[in-house]
Amino acid sequence: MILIDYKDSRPIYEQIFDKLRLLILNGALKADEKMPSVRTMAMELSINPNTIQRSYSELERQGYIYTVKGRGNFVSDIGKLREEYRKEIFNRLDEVCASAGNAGITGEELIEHIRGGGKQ
Amino acid sequence: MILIDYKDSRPIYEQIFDKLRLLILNGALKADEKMPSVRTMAMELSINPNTIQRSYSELERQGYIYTVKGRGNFVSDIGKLREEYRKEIFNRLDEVCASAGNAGITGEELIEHIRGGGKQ
DNA sequence: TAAGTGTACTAGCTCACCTAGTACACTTAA
DNA sequence: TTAAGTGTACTAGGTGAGCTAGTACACTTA
Repeated sequence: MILIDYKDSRPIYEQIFDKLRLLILNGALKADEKMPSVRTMAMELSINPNTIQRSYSELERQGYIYTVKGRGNFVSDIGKLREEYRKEIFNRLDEVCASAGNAGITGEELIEHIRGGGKQ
Repeated sequence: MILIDYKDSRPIYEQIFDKLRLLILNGALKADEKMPSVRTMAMELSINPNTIQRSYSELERQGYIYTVKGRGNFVSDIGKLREEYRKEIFNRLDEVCASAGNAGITGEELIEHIRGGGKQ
């Protein structure tokens, strides 16, 4: 379900957060579906339950999941969050455009790259 | 010349590296121009000389500047490096495209954003 | 000779990240 | 009722990155 990249400089809890968020956003995890328990996922990934807990806390804080004490964590019914994520993507795109501009790369070149061989 | 953003989670030496590299790439610092000395820049930015040294070392390692002991650091005559940087930009663009795809955003939407209000 | 330069150390501090362990309230199923 | 599984909240400690402080030395230039 999830793979940790120890060569990645980003912290583990953040990697897990990102991957779970993506699974929720693209529908692989559906609304009201039960998430793996903190302890279960910690066992599977061979890391500390506290680290998973931290990922889950952030997912809950941002509204991607909700918690029922004693039962578990469940996927939220997303809505506005999709729009939030879209904004995040476009912000990242803006940053790339800005860097490109400083390097003398035109918008048309970026567009050509997207149309051409760019991974999509 | 340079401003450190302490709200930025990225390390200081990396911020300085990025900004100096950009000044070199866009021609604000020209070939064979003398860079500020390690100690001078450390004074100006009120940080430790070792931190500047680390930025300079990385700039030299990647070929953006060259060092003459006892005299100082000087801007290299770039060439291949511009192409390297272009690749880096396009790689970042590819990552955005990949994230966009996972979120259901099409390439055309990204293009529209670049053409429209995207910062350039 | 003195000032300025890069460079290379050692030492220590702080903080983020992660692990280990314990404890407690809750829910569910046997 | 009981046992197992759940989230949650602690404390304690290890590790490493990042940064500072200080010192030292070889080099260049005025």
